[in-house]
Amino acid sequence: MDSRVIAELLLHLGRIASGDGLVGGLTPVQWSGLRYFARANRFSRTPSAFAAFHGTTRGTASQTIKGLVADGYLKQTRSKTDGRSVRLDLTKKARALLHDDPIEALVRAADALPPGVRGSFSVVLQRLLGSVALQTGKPRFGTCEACVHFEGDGCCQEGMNAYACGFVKEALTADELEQLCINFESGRSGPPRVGTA
Amino acid sequence: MDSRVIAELLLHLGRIASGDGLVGGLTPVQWSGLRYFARANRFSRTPSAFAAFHGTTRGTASQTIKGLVADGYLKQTRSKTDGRSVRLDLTKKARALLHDDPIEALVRAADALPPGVRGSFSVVLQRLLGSVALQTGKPRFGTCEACVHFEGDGCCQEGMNAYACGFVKEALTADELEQLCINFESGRSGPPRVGTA
DNA sequence: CAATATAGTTTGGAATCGCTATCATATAAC
DNA sequence: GTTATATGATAGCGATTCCAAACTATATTG
Repeated sequence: MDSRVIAELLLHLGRIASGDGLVGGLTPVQWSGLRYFARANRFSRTPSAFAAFHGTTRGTASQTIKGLVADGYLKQTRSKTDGRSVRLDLTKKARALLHDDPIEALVRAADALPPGVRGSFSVVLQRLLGSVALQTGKPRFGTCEACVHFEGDGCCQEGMNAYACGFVKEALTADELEQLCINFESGRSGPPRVGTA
Repeated sequence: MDSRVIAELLLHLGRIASGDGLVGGLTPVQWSGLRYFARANRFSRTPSAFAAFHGTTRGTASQTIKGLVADGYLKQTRSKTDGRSVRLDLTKKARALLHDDPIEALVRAADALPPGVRGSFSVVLQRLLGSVALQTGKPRFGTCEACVHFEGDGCCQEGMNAYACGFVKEALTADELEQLCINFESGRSGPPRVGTA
């Protein structure tokens, strides 16, 4: 009974925190896209990955992205290793706009929490997200920190790159360790990747 | 920086937890309405209160309600004291349907949390909600527990009703103390009882 | 090289959702 | 009684969002 209250609170908070109509000329879905491409690492800044993250189809995701590119918020570059693939990067204009994100009210509210509370709250949120993703069969997305593909501990290399991803077999910079990745796979307890849904 | 991650997590969780399309024949907004009328007390089960809660206009709320009434999920009754006012009550059909609520996945996820964590998580959620509502100028909604209009402590009455609301000047049953009210006004020290972080 | 799979785009259509009126009725104020 | 205010219902309109299916182009596999 208490759990239901929590679930309803979560939805309600999400609803009133994200403005309904367009803010700063962007629709809610476009804002969602902008936030995704600001948080995702270079392997995950593709239309398909965004579609998977957002729980929609590639066609729909493509439309959203098209609008953002047309408005100068995203820049497309084709991959050199795979001619089909497209990577999307935020422009300066986009980074500037993110300062007027309609969810700023929620950000400020979270910022007013005591640091300890904020940390544990975040952990619980991620746990809930993992549980829901598992139940609905949606991909998880996560950071290197708890990923099974993460290699290197940054303390025993003399060269430039102390970190790497064993899945894409590439080196990682320190910044990238905190970015979202579509290839994330939970350290141990998580089930292996399920084919395709 | 961490606060932004929390805000995005909240929105994302809300998005993937509530199914996109219709589930059980109801649209997302209709589900939202059904949940509201299941949680609101008798003073708040009106179209206007739902509109305020949901952050929309009375016209839009009226449409949502019309659909729910037409489908036999809500029953309308006019108030005897105020002929304009309409109260809406869930039918048995609606209460049965609520067992198939699309947010059940999230409810189960919350239910899997340790009780202590669940409690403090809920408190933080309410605090965030209050903060966001304050910043966006939206009404708060809350339960008698922390309301300034709440009267009686249920321990010094010999009659039938130990609780009352000083705003509408009516007696309250024990059940109603936990229901949402549009007339909620924060008592004094912000958040209700806090467990342990 | 042929067949299949994957990445991304485009099109057409549908549905939801929301707002701004406007109207009807009821209460409250003067 | 007359006016003002509040609640609720309804109609019309626009916009967003989404999906399924068809299509192009590149990779991979046999």
